[in-house]
Amino acid sequence: MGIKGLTKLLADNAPRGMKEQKFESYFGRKIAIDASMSIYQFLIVVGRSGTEMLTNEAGETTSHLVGMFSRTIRLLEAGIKPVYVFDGKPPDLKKQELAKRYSRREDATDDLAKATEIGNKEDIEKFSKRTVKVTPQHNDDCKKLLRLMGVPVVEAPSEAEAQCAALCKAEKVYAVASEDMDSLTFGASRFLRHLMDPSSKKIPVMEFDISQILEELELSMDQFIDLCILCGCDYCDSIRGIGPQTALKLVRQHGSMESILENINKERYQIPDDWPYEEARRLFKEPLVTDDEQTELKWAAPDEEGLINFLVKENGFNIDRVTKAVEKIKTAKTKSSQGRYELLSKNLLMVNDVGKNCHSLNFFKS
DNA sequence: ATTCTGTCTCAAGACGAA
DNA sequence: CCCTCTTGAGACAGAAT
DNA sequence: TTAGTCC
Repeated sequence: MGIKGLTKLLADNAPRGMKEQKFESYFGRKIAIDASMSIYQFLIVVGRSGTEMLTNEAGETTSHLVGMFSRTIRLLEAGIKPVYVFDGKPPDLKKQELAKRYSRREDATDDLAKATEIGNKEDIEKFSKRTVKVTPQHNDDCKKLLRLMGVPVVEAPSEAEAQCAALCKAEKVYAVASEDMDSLTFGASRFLRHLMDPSSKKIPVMEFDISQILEELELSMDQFIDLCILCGCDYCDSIRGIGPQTALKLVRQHGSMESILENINKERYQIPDDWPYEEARRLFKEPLVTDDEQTELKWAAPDEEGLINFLVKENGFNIDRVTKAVEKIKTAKTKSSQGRYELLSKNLLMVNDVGKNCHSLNFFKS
């Protein structure tokens, strides 16, 4: 669920922290992506009609592979270096939320059974989408595919979004691309939305800059985290009667959650019993992530033979499509290995934020 | 009369031929 | 032992100020 | 731009 209403709150109160960018301006950039979210979308939409999906000869779903394969090629061709981050075990505080989602899926499964019995096509379509879930098998398939393509895979110990943000903070990647606003709360310095939306949709990439946002809101990062908890996050309930607007007002007025809790009218606002805001805060501020300085992210050459084995022989892909794709990856790789620096100095690449970032020593690194 | 919250519903890819 | 893992936006009703 | 296919 991310943070409720945060996009609108930022659009209204910190517009300078968000700016539109062209897809092309991310040439040569390393970008961290939450894999589960992508896989989920592919399972819902790729090749689905009714309960039918794309499958291999054994009848196993391949929608996630088809989607992941073509999307990753698209990114590589644009000179973007993607890092896919996979979820580990969710934190205990999220269990409640996950239980709700589980029961919602159960409901949808029942609804689907009824619709199938009656034969209502629209309902079958609708409910079957709601029963979709990402399994460990889907994740393993995609990890294998990405490694064969030469794209780095990171396995997060816990939340993928938190791991993405950590990579960004450590300047191992330039930005986190996601549709989930949690990324900002986890402290990603740069956060991109709509990176994957095709240009035909005419939606520009929206880049969020956390330091700019904090400056404009006149909040510290700790205060921003308290703000997000008040708005409503996955880790604990929000307080009835407090939404984004009042949350911002309260944080600005009192400065911290402790002070807010001391000062607000407890008659009007009922604080839940044993409200675990401190633990939620800790999960955002110090999430469980791996931070091995040694491991360098590497974009290797694709393993053509391995890809043909996996995609064509095991999963029924068209062989021409795969061999053509391998060529695309190779040429994209030589082009982008030339790097951002050469292209910038030859004026082959136009970006509008050069001046702002040039002072950073790590400008060309990520 | 607004402003705000809570709840419910929907929609979510990508390629290439025509 | 079970099972484990995505979400934002918009419309609308109704409460609070 | 749009309807069909990808497996």
